[in-house]
Amino acid sequence: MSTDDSTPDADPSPSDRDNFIYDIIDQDLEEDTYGDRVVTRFPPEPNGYLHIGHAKSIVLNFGIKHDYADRAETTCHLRFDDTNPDTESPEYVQSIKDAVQWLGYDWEEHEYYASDYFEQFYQYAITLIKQGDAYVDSLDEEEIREYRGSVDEPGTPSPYRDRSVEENLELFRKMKAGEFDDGEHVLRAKIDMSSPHMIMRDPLLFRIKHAHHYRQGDDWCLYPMYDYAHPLEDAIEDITHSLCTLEFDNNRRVYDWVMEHCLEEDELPSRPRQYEFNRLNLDYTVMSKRRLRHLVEEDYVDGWDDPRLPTIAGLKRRGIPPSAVRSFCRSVGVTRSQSRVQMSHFEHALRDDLNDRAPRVMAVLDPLKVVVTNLDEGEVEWLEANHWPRDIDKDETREVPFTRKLYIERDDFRMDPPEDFTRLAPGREVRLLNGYFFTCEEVIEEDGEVVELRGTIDPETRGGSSPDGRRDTSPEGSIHWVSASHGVPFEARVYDRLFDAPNPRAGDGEFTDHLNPDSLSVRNGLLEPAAEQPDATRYQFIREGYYWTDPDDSTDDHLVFNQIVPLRDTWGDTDSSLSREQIEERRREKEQEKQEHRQRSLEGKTDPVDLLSDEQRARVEHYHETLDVKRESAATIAGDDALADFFDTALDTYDAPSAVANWIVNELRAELKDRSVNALPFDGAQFANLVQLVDTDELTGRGARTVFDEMLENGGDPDAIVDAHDLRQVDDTEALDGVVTDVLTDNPDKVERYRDGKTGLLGFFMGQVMDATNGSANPEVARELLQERLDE
RNA sequence: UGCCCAGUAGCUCAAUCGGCAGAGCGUCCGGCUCUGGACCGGGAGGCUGAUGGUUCGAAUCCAUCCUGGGCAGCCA
Repeated sequence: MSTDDSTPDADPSPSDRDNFIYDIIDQDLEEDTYGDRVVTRFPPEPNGYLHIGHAKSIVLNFGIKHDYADRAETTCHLRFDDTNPDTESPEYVQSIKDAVQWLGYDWEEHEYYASDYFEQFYQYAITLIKQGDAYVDSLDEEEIREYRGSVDEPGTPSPYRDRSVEENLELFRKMKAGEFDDGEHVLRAKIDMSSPHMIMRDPLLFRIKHAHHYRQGDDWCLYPMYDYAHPLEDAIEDITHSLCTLEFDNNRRVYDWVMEHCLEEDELPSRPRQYEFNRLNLDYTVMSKRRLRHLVEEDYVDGWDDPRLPTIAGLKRRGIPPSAVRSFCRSVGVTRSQSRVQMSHFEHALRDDLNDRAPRVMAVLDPLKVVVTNLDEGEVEWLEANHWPRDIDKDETREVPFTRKLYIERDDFRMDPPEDFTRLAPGREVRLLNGYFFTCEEVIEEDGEVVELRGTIDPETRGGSSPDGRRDTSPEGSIHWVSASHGVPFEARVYDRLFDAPNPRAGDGEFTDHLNPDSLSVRNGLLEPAAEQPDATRYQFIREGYYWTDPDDSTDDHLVFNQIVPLRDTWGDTDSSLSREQIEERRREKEQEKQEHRQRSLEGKTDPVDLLSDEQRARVEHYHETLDVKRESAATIAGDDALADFFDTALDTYDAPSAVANWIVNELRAELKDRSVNALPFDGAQFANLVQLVDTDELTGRGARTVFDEMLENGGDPDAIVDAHDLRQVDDTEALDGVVTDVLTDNPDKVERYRDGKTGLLGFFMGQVMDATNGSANPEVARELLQERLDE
């Protein structure tokens, strides 16, 4: 019986490799950005317990270490980001280590503490001050907030912003030496108090805190801020890919600033870079440290390892295998779009993992007595039963005692069964799994409650299979049972969602208002003797769910089993399992919503010209009226003075305003991003030459983009690039005909599918022709040829 | 209101340089002479948030808008 949890190396993963972060790493490896190093890190602050959301990050970071081990030098650091002495403690450090280890990961010797870098943070700050990039500010907390401005008002510089380097150095030294009280001074980066990005309005680098640090003691009274410390931690450890969650997106600006101002020029090309991915949001639970702590401290749950909690400790105690957590984390998707993951998704991952690892046994949770009248008292028949269903490639068996008195699940009997009920009812026959067919002949009631069923078994059906003659009359239902004399009493703890709202944080009121009062229900059941040994085996209680013994509360005298996950999705209508009508309804709602969006987006439209200054409008006028450039394009170009000048220059070389404008708006701007046109390695005249080549059909649009890429990279004369790569457009029908023939004969199956009606494949064929000709085929001619040949 | 991010099947996500819109879950149907559920097979399900533009060709590039989220800690 396998009880071990497979190691991460054994996780099947090829399909999970394709998220955007893996794409970035692939590209860095290809471009040799970091040589063959891939170094990631998991950087928790030791101020709380880890939860399933952290597991996603751990699996991502350590998963990269495993997934790239065959291609690169991979490491994943465990780094405690302990820069705030107020909240951190060694207990949390230990619990974090336990959690990472439990998940199956090994950081080897790479265990680091941000607090070990305090001296380096200090030295870098001195460098910044000397460069004039940081200053000591003596405003108090409230003033700093006021001076920062707001999202729609620029900030104002602090009166201390222009202190001399010497004064700053001296003040900063005194700050470190403990000559000031908390909050008297701070060190700030000198960036831009009027930046539209709030984060760049001179972010704080250091604050004074006379506090005891759990590792550094009282050595420091100067503590770095996250935005300053984090990039440096990454740089010190030579991290290559620094992965964090989406809410740090804004912080990346400071991250990059710190890198660029603290590191040496030659270190910059291979500096760490930050990428943000979506955090895990699981329905029907809460994930924030604050709320988890509240649940624990106010005794809503039974400690940090309460099996209803999404903490790693809770998952562990509940019996969820680490391999299941890993596969779940790999399946949820690492993207940049915020998302909520349904509980059914998580449970599916658990069942999927448990299915071929958990031996089947029978346990009755809510017992109803059954007497087999054609069996003698005291008679025990030991039946052989397989631990595994047919489709699992294992066959281990155990002996199950069959006796006159049995217990079945109360739910499996109905006095007045509905139409589709296939289990027991008066006069009905059912299969007792691994045992016999049993017919209920008598129902004994006390005070209106059914207390006992009596009936007979068909001795021909031993082992639960029917003799050939009875094949057609086999009962439809199969139920589980346990011998009354041999069954072992046990306590079953059945868990349900902790909250009854998908997002307990949403809406008014306290999140604890949404607690589900039935999140734990305790049952006193009966277990077949084969499962009695309280080891760490995870069992499937047939037709009930996966269970294991509670590691803390279960004893030889009093067995306690935790439900890991039920077999059936119990999340019902509130979750993903909507009925057809509900899905239909949802679809109608969505359609209607879309209509409303459309209406609103049409109403909200503004003329881009309205967004311009008077001067710029005059330019639009000129471009649009005189030069006949499309109004929107004219506005786009006129809205950026440098771009407009570039446009004017280009027109001096090639006077085709519409063509040049189109290229500027649609192609050049796409590449420009934050850059100004003045920073490009080519000028307006060269750009105009390129446009002319396309406009006069010397080049195809696709060929032109190849040339353009080259120009962006190295500058240069478009004509020369065209010649060097032999990109001139081919219009010659005969030459193209050969290419078309080749493409069609190379893809007979696709041709067939096209002729069967999958006309979208024309794009595929076009792509093939363009590839084959290095983008130089005249697309109109090629398309015509293809169409002609395909429609034959 | 400034800046940033995202929007693809009911849900979670894919879609390489702009070139066939796919997968898993859920749902429905069927299979498994021992699980109503696990497992296996199949079907249905799309105006890629909207409108315009660029292109032979747009989910992908450009513009404007719509919707949702993040940012104004001396937290991380």
